[in-house]
Amino acid sequence: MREGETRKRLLASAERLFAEKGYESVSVRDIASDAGVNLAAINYHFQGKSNLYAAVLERRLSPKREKFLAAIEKVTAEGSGVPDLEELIGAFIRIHLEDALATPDGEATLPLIARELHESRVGAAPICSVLIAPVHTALGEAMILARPGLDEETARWIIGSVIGQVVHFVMRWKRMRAPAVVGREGAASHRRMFPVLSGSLEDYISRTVEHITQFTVGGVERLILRKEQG
Amino acid sequence: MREGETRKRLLASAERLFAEKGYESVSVRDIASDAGVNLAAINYHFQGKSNLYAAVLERRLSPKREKFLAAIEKVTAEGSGVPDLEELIGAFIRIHLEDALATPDGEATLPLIARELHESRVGAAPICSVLIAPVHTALGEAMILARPGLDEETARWIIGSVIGQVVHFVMRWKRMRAPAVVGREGAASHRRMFPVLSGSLEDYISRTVEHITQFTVGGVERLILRKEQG
DNA sequence: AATAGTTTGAAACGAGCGTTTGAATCCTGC
DNA sequence: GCAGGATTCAAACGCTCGTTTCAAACTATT
Repeated sequence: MREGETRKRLLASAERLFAEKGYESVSVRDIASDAGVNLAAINYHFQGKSNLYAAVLERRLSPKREKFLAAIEKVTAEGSGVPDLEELIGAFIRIHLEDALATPDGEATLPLIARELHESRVGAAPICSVLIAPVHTALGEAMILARPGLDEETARWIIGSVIGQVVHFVMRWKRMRAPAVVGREGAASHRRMFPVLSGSLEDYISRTVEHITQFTVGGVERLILRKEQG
Repeated sequence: MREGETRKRLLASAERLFAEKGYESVSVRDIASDAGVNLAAINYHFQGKSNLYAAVLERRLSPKREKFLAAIEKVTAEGSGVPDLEELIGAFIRIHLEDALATPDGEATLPLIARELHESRVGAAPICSVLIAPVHTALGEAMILARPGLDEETARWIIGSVIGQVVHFVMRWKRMRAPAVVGREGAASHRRMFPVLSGSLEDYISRTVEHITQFTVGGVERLILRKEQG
């Protein structure tokens, strides 16, 4: 096998399986057999399951952060230092959705992060310090440039609202498209309630980006208005 | 031990542990020892771990649904058939947060549901049919009564946005207050970014309800405006 | 108090887990 | 082409998992 091939295949299989089923539900045997490598390779290359998990996670954090920071800077530059709020939020949301749903390399990252922040496991700390803190700080500052009526704390609340929506709509798509372990009828009823889930991924992404963006801009405007009126 | 006592203690312990650590991370021995009952009692009373889990979940679904439906009806009745949008959304969000954070009996339910909908396990189907579908339908209809400019599909998107925010802010509090398995420094940096997390639960709930409500009303107004303008 | 039915107890079962071992194999530099 | 470190392999280790077993203890009825 080629140089580093085993390592790469382990990372890829582990990433996919961990994202689909969660850390505890995936055994090292599952990963090794999915990757087509020997069981002992995991401990040889990563010194254990938990280190493999950490490696899977950390590999994606910095690139993801750079994507966001670049986009925020770009929108700010386009507006000559005063970003357009709708474009700013739209770009942030679009990167999230495309990265989470349409980018092979990033597809597993958001589920992993969401799980990591909902349970308390190793990995939450690097996620916060490497990815969330820098990106949210930059986005908050850009939002205040776009709407000087905003203060730092309100900006953080708003970002929380955006993230919550993004995670919700990303996971909704993934759940609907996942090879259902059980409960097909749940998926069917869900599809009935949400027809766009039956369409193409591109449609879903653009409709979702549009919805969250407009919803968020509306929310921001109202929060500013209420602040100004006391 | 009193009649039905063992059963009750198992349900209570299992609910708490499953919500904290997830299904796979909790062993039947953990549950039995936490409940102070014999290991075999789980299989005697519930015929296995998975049935215990299902019982834990289903016990909470109907009461939770009734709470929501009653609140929606109450707001609608107060407005003589035309609910006030802000009150409607505020009530929906407040029930969610109080139930998830301040009600001993319901505290574990939202984490369980959130996990259930993010992974695909048994239990997603009853959650959808017993809880989500009826409540969301009723809420959507009430929202359209409050704002006739809304259509059914837009209402569903909006409800998705609300749920996403609610789950995000509930889990954020729980994560911060949880006995951290690991990564205290992650919590510390999070607290620095989000000072309200250091305050009292009551403060957090009312601030969060206020934020999500105003944010959502702003979002709804903007979506209606854009629809009317084409 | 005796009995039948229900519930609890301690111990064990087989299966699967993460990890370790040590020999076999591959690859690189001489 | 051979020596030596890097990698892969099959097998096994010790442990924990969910579940089963069956005798002991309890409860309610007669």
